[in-house]
Amino acid sequence: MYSTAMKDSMLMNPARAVELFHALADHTRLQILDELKGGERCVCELMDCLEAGQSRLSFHLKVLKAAGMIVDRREGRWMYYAVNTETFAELDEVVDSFKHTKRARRVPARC
Amino acid sequence: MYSTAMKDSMLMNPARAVELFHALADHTRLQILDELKGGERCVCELMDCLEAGQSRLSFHLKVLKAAGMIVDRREGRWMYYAVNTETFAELDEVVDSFKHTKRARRVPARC
DNA sequence: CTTATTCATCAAGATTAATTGATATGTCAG
DNA sequence: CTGACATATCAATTAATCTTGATGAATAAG
Repeated sequence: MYSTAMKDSMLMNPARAVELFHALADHTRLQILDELKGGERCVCELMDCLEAGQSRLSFHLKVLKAAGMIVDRREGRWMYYAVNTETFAELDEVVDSFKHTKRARRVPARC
Repeated sequence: MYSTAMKDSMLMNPARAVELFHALADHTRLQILDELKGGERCVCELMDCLEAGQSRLSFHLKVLKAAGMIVDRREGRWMYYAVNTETFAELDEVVDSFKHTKRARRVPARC
């Protein structure tokens, strides 16, 4: 309904946009996501792959999960984490909203 | 040449990805970019629009510029800032690299 | 030359985020 | 039930980031 108007600005929900970008603005979290791109992983696998301590991974997984970028699933004592592709579609929209930039200056520009 | 392989991972240059996302992970900076989408603006216009202090804006403009997300141009005493669309194309590639996620678990997964 | 304007930079303090080690919770095996 | 294992959470520390107010540099106007 509002789709065109919405894409004009990612600031419809600026807090959400900040949350998404913040979740990605960390090397460890990008590594986690990169690894999860190959399919779901449990924490101990991630510890091996990334050579990161357990509480550190737990912290970053929590940030990613809070932002909705990953989902988890328990299987016995293991927690399996996987990328939540829906959120990446959402992210794509936010990024796209920047693509429509006017070349030069137009109207007098008072806000 | 490597284009397919490259898209498999945004971690080719993780530091760059972190820089891009970090630049976007702030409300003031998103507001600046949102405003610049309407065309270039000088700092004093941004001060009015965003109701932000001058040194604060200067700080955030510096972060955005360091990440290559905006470009500047002097005209007399005014500095005009504008979105650097090339960097948003780069960002798009990074985000796209996340889109190709395996549904489930595959191979034994040692890294 | 002097002053006002626009903007950048710097230093100090406040806030937020990340790392580490310790402890707690839940699950399974025996 | 007990012990081992996987993971989460917590508290303390350190580090990074943001905000503010003050000062400095460049430009333009008088």
